[in-house]
Amino acid sequence: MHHGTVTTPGGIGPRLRELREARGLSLSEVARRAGIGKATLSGLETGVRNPTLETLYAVTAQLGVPLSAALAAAPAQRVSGAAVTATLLRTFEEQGCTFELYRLVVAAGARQVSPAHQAGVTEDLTVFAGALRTGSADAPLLVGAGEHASWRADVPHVYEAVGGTDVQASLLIRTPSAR
Amino acid sequence: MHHGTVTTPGGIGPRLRELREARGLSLSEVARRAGIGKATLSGLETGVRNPTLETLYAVTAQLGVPLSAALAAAPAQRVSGAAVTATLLRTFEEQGCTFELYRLVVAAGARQVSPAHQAGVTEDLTVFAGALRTGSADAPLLVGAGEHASWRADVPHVYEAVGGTDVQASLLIRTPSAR
DNA sequence: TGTTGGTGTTTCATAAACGGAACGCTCACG
DNA sequence: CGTGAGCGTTCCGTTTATGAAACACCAACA
Repeated sequence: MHHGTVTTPGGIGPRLRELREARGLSLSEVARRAGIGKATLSGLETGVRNPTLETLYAVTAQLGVPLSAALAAAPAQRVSGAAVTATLLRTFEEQGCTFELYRLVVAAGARQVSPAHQAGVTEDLTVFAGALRTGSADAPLLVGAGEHASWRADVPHVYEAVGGTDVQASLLIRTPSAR
Repeated sequence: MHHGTVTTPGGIGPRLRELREARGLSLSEVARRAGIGKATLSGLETGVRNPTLETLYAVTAQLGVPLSAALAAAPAQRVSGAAVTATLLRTFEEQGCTFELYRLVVAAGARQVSPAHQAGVTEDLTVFAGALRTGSADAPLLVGAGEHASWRADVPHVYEAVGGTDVQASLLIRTPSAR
């Protein structure tokens, strides 16, 4: 790019190396299977090269990992508030609706209120660890690990970690297409 | 690459164009903001070029979209059985556990039994549409839209869409690290 | 009907990613 | 000790992605 400093965003190279070594495969082996040069894979893993999408795909396909997983260490879009850090995992466009799947981390003991979204928006939340008080601000639900909650997001809603630990959760926001 | 045919996996180019146009931005504008050449972005969107990871990142960052979302149309790793299509959305490595987040589609009326996983594996499933009978094969649970189920996966487990429609769900598999 | 300001595409020299081959290295085996 | 097979890195000529600029096109406006 115009300023020739560090190239690859995130630690994709090291991450690929981890994935490869976790499978007990040698660099030479993966390069051969993927049909790319050893030099290419070496440079990719050590970060001295800035791989082509095609190259990256050839490698991740061989490792049996989707590209998105390999890019997991790359800076994802995050929406951080006082208490909540949301990482957009994926979006779907589905028959008139947009789904946005987030991973949520709510800091221990913290609380955050989100403003209302547009009409028709619903949120589905699953807690994997910790306990979360969440839902519409006037009638929040207590959701423990392994539990699920759902509410309409066209009113203000709240997130509050009630245990002494951070809350890990997944959040699916369903937005009807405005068009 | 060695055989110079179609390069970019999936329809990343067209997808980026959609994302850009959905935001009402011109190609020139995005190229300028992203600090890349118009020729590059043009070639990227039309699919005649095979972009560098760095280029791709510059564009997606400008569009406010994580790389993984831009790659959503790319062929993700799928595990298909008789009834279930599972798309790996993302993996986390978290304090001694590996989390794998899948999107599940269970064909209407179909049924599939999965063999037992290793000891300690748990599965958390959230249904977004349809109704699913799932869980351990001898004691399955009925899970409707918006509901959640959780079970230990070290015994055989079953997936069965009971309504007349396909079931859309998310599945989180938690695997304690063997090391 | 210029002319200006925008669009997206194409041309082109340069820079860089590419694969093949050579390198140095470690380890297993005779 | 060889020495052969594997490893990951480095060298190097070829391929190709890159950005600046020129291009054709369109709409607004004097």
